[in-house]
Amino acid sequence: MSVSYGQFCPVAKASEILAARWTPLIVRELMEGACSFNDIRRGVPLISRAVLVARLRELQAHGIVERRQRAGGAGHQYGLTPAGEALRAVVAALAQWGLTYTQDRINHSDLDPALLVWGLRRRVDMKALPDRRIVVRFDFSGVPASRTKFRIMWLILGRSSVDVCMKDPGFPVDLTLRGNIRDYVDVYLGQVRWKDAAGTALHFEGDRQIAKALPRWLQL
Amino acid sequence: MSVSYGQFCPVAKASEILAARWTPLIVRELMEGACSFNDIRRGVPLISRAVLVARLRELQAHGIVERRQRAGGAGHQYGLTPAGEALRAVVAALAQWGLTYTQDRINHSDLDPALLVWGLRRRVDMKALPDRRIVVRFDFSGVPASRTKFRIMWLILGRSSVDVCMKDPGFPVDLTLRGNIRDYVDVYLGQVRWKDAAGTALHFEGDRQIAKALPRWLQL
DNA sequence: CAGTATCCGATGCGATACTG
DNA sequence: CAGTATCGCATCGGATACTG
Repeated sequence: MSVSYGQFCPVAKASEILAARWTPLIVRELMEGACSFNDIRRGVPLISRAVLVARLRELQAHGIVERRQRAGGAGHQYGLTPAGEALRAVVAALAQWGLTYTQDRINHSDLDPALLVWGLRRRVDMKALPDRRIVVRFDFSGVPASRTKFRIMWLILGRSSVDVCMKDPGFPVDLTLRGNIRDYVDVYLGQVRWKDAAGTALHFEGDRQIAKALPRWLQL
Repeated sequence: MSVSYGQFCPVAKASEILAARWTPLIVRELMEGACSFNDIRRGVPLISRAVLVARLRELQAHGIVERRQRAGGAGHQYGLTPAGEALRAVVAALAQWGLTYTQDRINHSDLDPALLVWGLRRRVDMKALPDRRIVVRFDFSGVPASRTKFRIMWLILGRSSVDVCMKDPGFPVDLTLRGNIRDYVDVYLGQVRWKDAAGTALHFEGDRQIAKALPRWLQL
């Protein structure tokens, strides 16, 4: 990268940094709480290691990201500087626009179940959860071929933590959700109401009480 | 271009379109009122024709820009669709952030006098102008070598129109402004107040009444 | 885990020339 | 004026392998 537009205009100067492949997604991940190298990669799975390193260095050089030695000795910790935090307004504007105008441009290959379930995980309202562990199993159809290994996933809602599993964690499943991933994405993005899709596009098997409570827990 | 991040996230989908080299600047120009191919090039002088065509086609394909046959027969007219207009929020956020956090990253080579004077032109408050034509001549120092042909420029403030000239228009000059272009840019961007720089960094020769009224006319 | 190093292919893009 | 066409280089970035 390291592009110059030869303009003093603030839009141009900001774009020199931000209008680069992958960069907005990395910033988004840091805003969503990712703080390690692999946290970021989890949220941006298709980026290569080398490019992620390069982008993080650029963002550091521009005073948006800072890297600290992690206390435990191993690895580093990434975080946003005040200038990076100030980008929330930009990312929010981008998200708002994207939500309104890019819905019909979601390709089949964009429907990554892992990103969906990790997104759901972020939304969990811990305070709304009951006092016992709840295990939700997702079984998606319509998953792109490159992501079939995430066709089935588990969301473990615990009192102290919420975990996502790609392999059967062994706990008894309270509720299994089935349906086309596109329909789940539509609900996740707020384009379709949970109650309008539940029972038709989205199918549940298991505890009906939990099925009823789920949209509250996931703040859908 | 035509990149996919493989994510349904609205930030990702918006970035697929907007986080491309030159694209935010083209959108900015359209927002600032540019409507012909060369209007846009004037505001983004370093872009090549071929790339500008390519970007405009991409923006059309994404429903942000529309191209119409111009009435007069010759050429086309570019404009923003409603989806393009909705990008004002994104560009404004970018500008606001850039103004706050990229000031110290303005390079010498970013100080293009033509962009500065065209920017001033846009700001002119036509209603505040007096009833006669005013000719202001700019004579900048510190201009990057590649832009020396714009070292001296004229701004013609007329009742019905405001024009920028690169060559002496022949009219008698009411006021000549001299000084380092960087200082003028600082005032233009609002980082330094006109009244704090006037007389020190910025020098005036000519009608003192006009010098006094100028910041009002240019809304500085 | 969190990178680094190397390679090579794709393509983005600038330069130049041409056109209705 | 508003592009189109072609070319060739530079660099971006993906794949793979290696490392403390």
